[in-house]
Amino acid sequence: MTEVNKDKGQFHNAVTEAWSKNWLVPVVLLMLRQWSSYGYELMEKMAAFGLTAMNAGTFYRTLRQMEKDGMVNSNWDTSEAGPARRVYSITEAGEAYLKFWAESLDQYQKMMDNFFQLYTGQSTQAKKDHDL
Amino acid sequence: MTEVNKDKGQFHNAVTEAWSKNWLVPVVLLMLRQWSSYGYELMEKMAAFGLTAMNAGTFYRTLRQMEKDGMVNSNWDTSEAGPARRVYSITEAGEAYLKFWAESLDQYQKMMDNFFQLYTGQSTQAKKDHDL
DNA sequence: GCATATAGATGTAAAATGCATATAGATGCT
DNA sequence: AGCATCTATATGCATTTTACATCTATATGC
Repeated sequence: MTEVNKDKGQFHNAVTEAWSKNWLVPVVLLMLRQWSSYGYELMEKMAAFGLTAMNAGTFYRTLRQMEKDGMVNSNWDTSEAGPARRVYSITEAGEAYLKFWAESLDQYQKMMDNFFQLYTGQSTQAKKDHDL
Repeated sequence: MTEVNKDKGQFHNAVTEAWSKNWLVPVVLLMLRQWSSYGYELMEKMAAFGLTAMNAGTFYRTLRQMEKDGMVNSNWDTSEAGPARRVYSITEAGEAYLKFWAESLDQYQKMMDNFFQLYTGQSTQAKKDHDL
């Protein structure tokens, strides 16, 4: 991946890692809702989404945990060349979790607005309007 | 606090707790930037901000850790009636962390937009416009 | 034959966390 | 005085989470 973030200061890793951790499960579910996929490919897609913090071992274990929690199920795919792939698909419980998460974003946006109003006196809305 | 969230389903606690954890440090710093304060009072203010998930023991330990990290410093205040209070003040390093966090929100907003566009085809912007 | 890329899993130690509990000053009540 | 309660902070311990290194295994390129 890129090396450009190295100049963003001492806090960059701490902040992005905290976010990545929370977004890992919902973003994986979001990707699996579009196409079933396997760990290695999902990791690459996560990076494209902006989530790079987690190491491979923890990532694979998280996928297995999501299966234990009933959010996804998996099957081995040996039809392609190379090592076998464990292909995950989203379940109804996974869809339900994703739905709840998306609905919760509203409340989260309000928290971000509160934060920004206290920090700068500007709402994130004003900030976003500026970007448009 | 309110009990209204009990009807929001099985995922509510998991989601809000994950968020609360990430926002704990920046929101504490934000409060200390306005007025120096102590753990017990900060906990009450956090609840008003919408962050209720963490238990007291972990909260106090987090404050001590923030002091070790140089984001805040503390002094005992015995001038008031009742048990002594450890009063925290934000440091320059704490201000710097807060600044970085606030700047990172921009990038975070984009991630939320990406998420919502994939989920519903609507951006969070469109969602917010509807709320206005 | 050997290095490398792909693909996934696990052992283990360190770190974070929740829960219960401890300490202690002040207040209210009987 | 005795006791419960509120305020305020801290810690011991078990559990959970996480990172890091390592391992297995298939296939490709040289």
